[in-house]
Amino acid sequence: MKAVSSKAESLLLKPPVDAYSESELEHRSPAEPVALSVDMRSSDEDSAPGLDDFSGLSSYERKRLKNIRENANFFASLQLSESAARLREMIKKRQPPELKRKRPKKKENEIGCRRSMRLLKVDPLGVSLPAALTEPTLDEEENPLLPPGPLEMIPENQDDSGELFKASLKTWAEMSKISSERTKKGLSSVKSYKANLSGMAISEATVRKVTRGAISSVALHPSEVRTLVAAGAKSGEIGLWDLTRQCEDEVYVFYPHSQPVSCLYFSPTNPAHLLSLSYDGTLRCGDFSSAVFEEVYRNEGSSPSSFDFLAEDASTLLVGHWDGHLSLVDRRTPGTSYEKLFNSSLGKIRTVHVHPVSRQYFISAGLRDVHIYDVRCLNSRRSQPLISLAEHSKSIASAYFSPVTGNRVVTTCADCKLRVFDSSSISSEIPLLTTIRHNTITGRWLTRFQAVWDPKQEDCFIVGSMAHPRRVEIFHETGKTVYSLLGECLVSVCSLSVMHPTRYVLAGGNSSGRLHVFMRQDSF
DNA sequence: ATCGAATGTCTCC
DNA sequence: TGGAGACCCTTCGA
Repeated sequence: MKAVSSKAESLLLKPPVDAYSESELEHRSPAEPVALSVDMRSSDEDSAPGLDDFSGLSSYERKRLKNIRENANFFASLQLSESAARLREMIKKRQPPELKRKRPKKKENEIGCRRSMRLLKVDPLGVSLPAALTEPTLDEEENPLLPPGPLEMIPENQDDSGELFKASLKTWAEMSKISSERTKKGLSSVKSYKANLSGMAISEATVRKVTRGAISSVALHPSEVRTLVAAGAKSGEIGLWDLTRQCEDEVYVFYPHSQPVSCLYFSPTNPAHLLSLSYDGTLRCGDFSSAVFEEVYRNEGSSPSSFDFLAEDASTLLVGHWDGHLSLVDRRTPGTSYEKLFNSSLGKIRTVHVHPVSRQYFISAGLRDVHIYDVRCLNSRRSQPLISLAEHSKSIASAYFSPVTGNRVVTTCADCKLRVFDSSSISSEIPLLTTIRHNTITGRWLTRFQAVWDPKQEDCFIVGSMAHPRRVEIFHETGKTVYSLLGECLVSVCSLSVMHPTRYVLAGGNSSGRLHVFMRQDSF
């Protein structure tokens, strides 16, 4: 059905070439296919001459008109206009023009109105609309596809009974129970680190398309024995790829969100939980043991862009939103209970990250600013940041504390610079230590780069690159390139990458839904 | 303030 | 086989 529709769409745009003779093709003006699609709708009552009226025309014209009419009949018999209309409806529903609606929403916020006039059932001109007209569109706008509450974890790409998937789920739930008690070293010598990195390789077997849309978030399961990668996509999909399972069906695709999945983490306390945040306003927890995407948080009014675990036990979460406000989510209270902390007038929040040691501190990166806040000092009206990290001249893609001590911050900025700050003393000043020139102009189609620390190497971070041949770069905090991961199988820009917390496994996602995994041969 | 161009990769024909 | 079009909604510069 889907294939037929898309075929129909392409036919609409481009009439079949074989309907014309070769000589006609040469004379045909580019505008004619358009005219044809108009003819098709009203072939009976339009003013085009019938076959009988062809007497005054050249044989070429006659043949041409005959072809047009035959084509029109052919198209009419296919009922293409109906199919196309249905198709357009489907596309509209699948990917609602949310983002076009965003701009007017900004203005609504300025006047203190969080909801559109349509949602308030008020006509823009001030005339109230009949309820019958506004009711059906309400649900559409609230959430085009997904109902609130838990969603079953059913792969979209599996045709069989799902036995294979059930087996995978069981494995993932089991392996999540085995705690990885390997002592956190945090810092090995750069030399031995480099040696370990050089053992990492990519192969055809470790590159796989896992989502339809561009990857907007990546997460690696912390298991020491199996390699499980999760990718969130702009289309709202989540792809799960188990590289340890050596069979054809090792990729599973889910639709827990209707808009881009902006942030994705396995729970640090229970890695059988995959938490996903989306612009659709929801934060969900995919649970391998119950095979459900629970709804942890919902706020349809804003686009949540990033979250982090506030408490070490993952019971409370900090959620940053595009419009600049922050929410505190307590997972122990059921339903959607949350507290809106404050509304920053300073603009959008792209990432939030909690300090790994002093968990009352968190860093937010926005369009213009990078701020460190104390969560205890936040109030519902206006909260002043403790410190601002200056120097950034363009929009900031991310800011992260170093993984073990939090003594460093790495930021990725659109001004083509990666910056490392010294955050060892938060109460006073955050001096800039290093500036690294790095092409961050990914353009319109590619997900922006975000430099992230290697969780097992306190002084090194990972970032995608535009350089040829395509690579993922690992920098030391001093700005030196420690290593570049490349290989024949990496032929596109890996915008987002994550490193495994204990093993030498790195997963990078690109903007066409492909995951690229670098790993040591003994690491499979 | 507003608007158009540009960026890379994949898929389809 | 290669080239057009889709993707997407940012950023810069006119």
